[in-house]
Amino acid sequence: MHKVATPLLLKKERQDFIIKELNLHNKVLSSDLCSQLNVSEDTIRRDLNELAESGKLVKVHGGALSVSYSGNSSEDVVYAREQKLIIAKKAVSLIQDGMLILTSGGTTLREVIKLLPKDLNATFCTVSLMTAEELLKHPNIEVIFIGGKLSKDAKISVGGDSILKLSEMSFDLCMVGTNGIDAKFGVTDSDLEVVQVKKAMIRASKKIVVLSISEKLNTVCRGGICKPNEIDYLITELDNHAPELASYHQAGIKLL
Amino acid sequence: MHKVATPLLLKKERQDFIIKELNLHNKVLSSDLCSQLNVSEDTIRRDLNELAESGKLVKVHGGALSVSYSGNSSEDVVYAREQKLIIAKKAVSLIQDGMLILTSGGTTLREVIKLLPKDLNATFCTVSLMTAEELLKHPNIEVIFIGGKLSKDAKISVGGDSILKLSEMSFDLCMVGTNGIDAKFGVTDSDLEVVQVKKAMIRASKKIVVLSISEKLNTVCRGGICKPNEIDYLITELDNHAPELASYHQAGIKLL
DNA sequence: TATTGATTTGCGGTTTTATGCAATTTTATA
DNA sequence: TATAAAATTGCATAAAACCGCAAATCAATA
Repeated sequence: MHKVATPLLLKKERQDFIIKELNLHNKVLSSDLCSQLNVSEDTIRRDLNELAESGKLVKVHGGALSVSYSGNSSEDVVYAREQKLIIAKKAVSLIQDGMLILTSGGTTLREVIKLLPKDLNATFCTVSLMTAEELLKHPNIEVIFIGGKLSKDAKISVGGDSILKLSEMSFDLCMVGTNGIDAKFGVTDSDLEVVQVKKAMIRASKKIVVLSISEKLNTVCRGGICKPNEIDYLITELDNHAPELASYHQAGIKLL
Repeated sequence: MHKVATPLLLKKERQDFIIKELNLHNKVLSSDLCSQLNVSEDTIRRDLNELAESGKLVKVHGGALSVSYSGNSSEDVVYAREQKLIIAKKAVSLIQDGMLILTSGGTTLREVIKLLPKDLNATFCTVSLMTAEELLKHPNIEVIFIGGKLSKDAKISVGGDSILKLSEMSFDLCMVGTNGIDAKFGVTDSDLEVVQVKKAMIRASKKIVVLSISEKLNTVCRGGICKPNEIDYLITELDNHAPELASYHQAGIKLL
């Protein structure tokens, strides 16, 4: 005759909590969870099993790790590559011979660079090591790197030097990947050093193109980069009649 | 009756840490690992065994080596790696905490960066994408990239902007790899854009260290970078009494 | 409303895993 | 070849995972 106490939280809430913890710390211990959530080890274990089943985390003895973290070993796989390829194709259509284009970093931008036509004659400017390396593979593209202190995480130039340099230049087009994009708050990022640089990038460019997989739509991070009315184009993998994009269209952003 | 202390990290985290160390330094010592991770030698050894089992590293007496380093990987084979490693070891001995160091590109420099001690606190400045990426792997090193137009072949910043920027700075030490080095003509290179940048690098630095495998000794290229009397140290894989180096010694260059 | 069936949860017992320790063997090297 | 460091082996133990099962909860429906 077992007593089963009414849980304080529903299963879904518990699992959401676990995911949140994981996003925050990249790891959770079963023991911590069951004291925080006031449930038995078994329940936690079953939750972890379910979440692992659907690929939301990686289970290990004693707890779980976030998928992004656990995948540091062979990171040749790009997250959501399919979507990013669609985005890249659309982005390429905006680029024309003779343009002076400024680009940020990120794997989406890399896909864009990879898809650039071989005979394109243009000048690209970037703050990202990864983007620069990719650009150098194109024989007809002139590549300029905006120097400065390099950020360990984003692997882009940050700090005063980069911002100053950007302020002295003027670009036809600026392509930025995003961490957060929202119809009301615009483009945001959680890394404040990155925020400063991206703001400078946007100030330096005539046209702003924001690239984002739909998953990041309607997310807001701490640091504001630009308001919706500063964005000229928003490119996602979705069809531009998709309901998810309606609010952005209403905000005056062109969809592609 | 043995007590088993709760580990601070989960097994997977530990193993990820080992892999990361390996990517950075190409080798790990079991003794280092077990003090860094606060676990017994046995645990480390079992981790190494598992990782070796799945081909993530190569186990050797006393520690482990990264697969690429241990040889077989045809991926990034570095020409004359053995010699470059010897050079790198010597070069590292010149670097101290708090220094501001300027470095060129090249695979020799990459080996130097890989061998830098983990706890080194210094600021590195570079014009090379490859060097920059390697430097970013060191958490305690501040990395500054000198921006500018990127050269397709050398993958370093060239042109007026980079040279101007360099002229505004002052470094404790400059480490350059070379294409040609000769006791009479000094350092030379065949790429004239690269020559300009290297000249600027040398002007901006108090001490000049030239790294060169012995194969390149007594070769002269079209573009002169600096005269022998401007060189402070010459580092090759040879013993500094080797006859090949006599003429350099006579030219007043310190050997290492 | 009452019944029935599926879901969720906790508990006891069992199995597996992870780790440390001690004694012995192997390896590297001076 | 002598010696110290490292690897191996076997064992002990605590923690975690697993497996049924029963109680409680929830959902749908007769």
